Amino acid sequence: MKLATWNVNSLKVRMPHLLAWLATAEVDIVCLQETKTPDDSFPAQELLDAGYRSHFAGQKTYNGVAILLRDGHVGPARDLVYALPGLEDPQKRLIAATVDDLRIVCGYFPNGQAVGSDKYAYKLEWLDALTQWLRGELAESASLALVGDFNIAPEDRDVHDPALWAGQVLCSAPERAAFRSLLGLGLVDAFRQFEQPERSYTWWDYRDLAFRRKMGLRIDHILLTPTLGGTCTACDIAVDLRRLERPSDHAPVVATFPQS
DNA sequence: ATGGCCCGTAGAACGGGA
Repeated sequence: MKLATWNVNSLKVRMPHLLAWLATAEVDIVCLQETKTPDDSFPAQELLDAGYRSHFAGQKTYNGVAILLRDGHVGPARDLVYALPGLEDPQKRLIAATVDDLRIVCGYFPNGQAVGSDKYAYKLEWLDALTQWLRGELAESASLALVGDFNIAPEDRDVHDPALWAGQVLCSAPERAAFRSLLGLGLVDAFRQFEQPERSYTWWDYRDLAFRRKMGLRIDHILLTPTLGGTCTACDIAVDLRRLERPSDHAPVVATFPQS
């Protein structure tokens, strides 16, 4: 069983890449962020034709999240949640579902723009609401995966130039503390359970040849409850998708498990 | 060097991203 998360930066633009990837990657659960697609124009039929059932919470222009389920490989989605409970928020940044025995939470965490800005305050509020809500979810689910674009680089080794980014948004102490609070709920960072190449990142700026120069950040994550983490056999970044023509600025993260 | 690039909404630049 493979579980993936990918910030597509516009589903409409990235559909060819997504469909080509789904055709070969054999991913069973795919969590998407920044679909930028209203629900009434979500390409559900096209994805169904490709073998995936869709659940989504979208809006025009900004944000938007989705969960794709590989038909015939994983069961139907239950107990769907389309917004972060406990927060009045018109922005579509969270979708959750239970599939077979797995609770899946897919989030597009706020970017925060700049430390000290209104958007930064909103990011910290959002993180706090998520943490509080997850406490209850974890009490009910032994197997839970929190995945998505966290917009947080948890440690300096997740940053191409820690000195340049020190204290900046995505790397600031309060954001990293919020990330550790999520781990403190009883979650493990699937990626760090395994030996990984140096300079492993999931996002690279479109500008400045950042990808070619390996100037990136690791801000997309898969966090797992401990037992689930114990069964995970690999966690990798699908860097090849960042090499394509007209790519997303993010690459997918994929966690592998024994047969479900 | 505080921008470079990309996306959506526009139907020209601009906000937002990270």
